[in-house]
Amino acid sequence: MPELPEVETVRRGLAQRAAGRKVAEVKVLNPSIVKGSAEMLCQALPGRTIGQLHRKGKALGIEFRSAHGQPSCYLLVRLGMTGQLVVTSQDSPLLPHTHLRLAFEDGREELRFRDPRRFGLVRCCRLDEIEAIYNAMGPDALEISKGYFVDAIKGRRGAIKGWLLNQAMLAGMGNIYADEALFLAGIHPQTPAGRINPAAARRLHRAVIKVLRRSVRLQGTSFRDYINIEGKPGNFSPRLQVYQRTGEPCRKCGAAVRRVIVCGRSSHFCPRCQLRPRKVAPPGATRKTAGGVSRRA
DNA sequence: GCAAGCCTGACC
DNA sequence: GGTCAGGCTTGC
Repeated sequence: MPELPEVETVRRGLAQRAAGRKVAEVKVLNPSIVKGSAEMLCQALPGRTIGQLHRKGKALGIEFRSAHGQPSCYLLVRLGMTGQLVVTSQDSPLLPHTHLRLAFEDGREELRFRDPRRFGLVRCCRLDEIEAIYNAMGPDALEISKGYFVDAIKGRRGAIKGWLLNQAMLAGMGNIYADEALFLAGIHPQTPAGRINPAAARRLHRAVIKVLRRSVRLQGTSFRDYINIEGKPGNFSPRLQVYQRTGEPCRKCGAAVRRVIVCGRSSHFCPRCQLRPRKVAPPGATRKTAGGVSRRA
């Protein structure tokens, strides 16, 4: 599932294998994945050279430059759930669900967008349009500051899991890394965000960055569909602590990992390391969990 | 039938 | 405005 580390891996791959190459031809095999104008896409890109590669959260931005080297338009790519961008030989067999092909001028290779579930999209944008899309998102999860994080969850009544997945608050977290970060921080996914005390919030901030950095280093997590630009899977899957490990022993304490639905998303957690918040602290209660969340060793 | 990300829209 | 449910899609 492409989340921030997977998109970052694709971005780096494209920077190596696609930047500086001129597009000769665009073929849209399935117009339904093109948002906005498909004509603009087909007319604007041929003859342009791929420039810088941006990423914000899970969104990938491919810059296209005119013959004079000026950035002229951008291709925004969202991989959705099963989207893949691959640089491959133009005569390699076309896999099913290939929706877009950008043939390079050398006549040998091309960039393909493939997405079986079609939750992904591509969109040809002007600079102001792609900036508006970036600006609608919260800060990138890899660059989020401790101050922003601690302040932004204050007063939120919804579950912290939902807050982590809200791209307008924090850009780049998906279901896998949200579960992993909550486990690392020892916080139950159903904890109301505003009830997380400052110490636990700082722990969660560190956990978010730690889990994402580690996954970027290992080129992401592959479940079914995610592959990098060369068609290879990521290496983070064996490092997962709770995600998709329902019933298996917690790697820290041995308790069976549980699954609950939070904000409509399956959420995996250790019932011993991530204590469920108590609704109301009874009078006279002196346990450390009162009014917030505490971590168990 | 379930899972995912993201958009839309309903509700308070 | 914050919060959450629903719908899209298809392979398992």
